[in-house]
Amino acid sequence: MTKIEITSDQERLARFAKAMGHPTRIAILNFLAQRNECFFGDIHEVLPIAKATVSQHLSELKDAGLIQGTIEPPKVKYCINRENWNIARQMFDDMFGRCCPEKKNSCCS
Amino acid sequence: MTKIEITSDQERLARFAKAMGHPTRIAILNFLAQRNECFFGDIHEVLPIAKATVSQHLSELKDAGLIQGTIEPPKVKYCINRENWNIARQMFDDMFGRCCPEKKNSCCS
DNA sequence: AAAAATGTTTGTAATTTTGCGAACAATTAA
DNA sequence: TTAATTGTTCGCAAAATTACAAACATTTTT
Repeated sequence: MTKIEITSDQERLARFAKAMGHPTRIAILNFLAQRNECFFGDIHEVLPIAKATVSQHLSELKDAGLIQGTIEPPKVKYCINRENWNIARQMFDDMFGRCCPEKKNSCCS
Repeated sequence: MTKIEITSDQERLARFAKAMGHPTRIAILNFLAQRNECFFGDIHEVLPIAKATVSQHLSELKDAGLIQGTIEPPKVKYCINRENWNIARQMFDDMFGRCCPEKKNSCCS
């Protein structure tokens, strides 16, 4: 009867997850995680989609806080946002750690 | 010029992430992770949304493989899908580990 | 058999997401 | 100044998501 309320942490984790919820965006994150600096063109060059679409995906990752962009005229440099990256990592880790620890079966059938 | 192609692993990770990309579904996963067994009613009882909507969210989590449901007439028991849960955990871990390891700053500005 | 309990499915509406081409803005090169 | 380069933004269309009430199907209880 007592409703739980969704916490801001749960909303934040969902936000990170949602941003990661598209194959292209996972590919972009992997790509960025592999190099120190990276311009829009480098990313676009490597993806089989229109630049407008790439730009959109980058915006979503940026809005979610997973990456950051810096204007370096006439280019734009993108990179992982370390701070939020680690926060996200920690949140996912906590989430997954709440069930099914290493060798045990503390929940689930 | 050489386009990368999105791997099936990237698609799988994105699938997991997408399923986790909604506050209500994060709440459901947390709820399930806290107990051994759990019926639909227990979940619905605790969420402030219509049962049809709860059912939909559960379907998405199930289709993504993160949970599983068992019919126990006239109830339905849900629980975390341990096997896929651990696969997802590992995939997220690998992903996050590709950048910004512990104390170092191997990528990013 | 009829009524109650438990969830799923269907139908609908509003919103969001995804993707693209074309138009734009800003800086750099000719 | 003009043309080229680099990305973002706009406008549009198709598809997917989110949410709910109502209708259903199943099993259990009366």
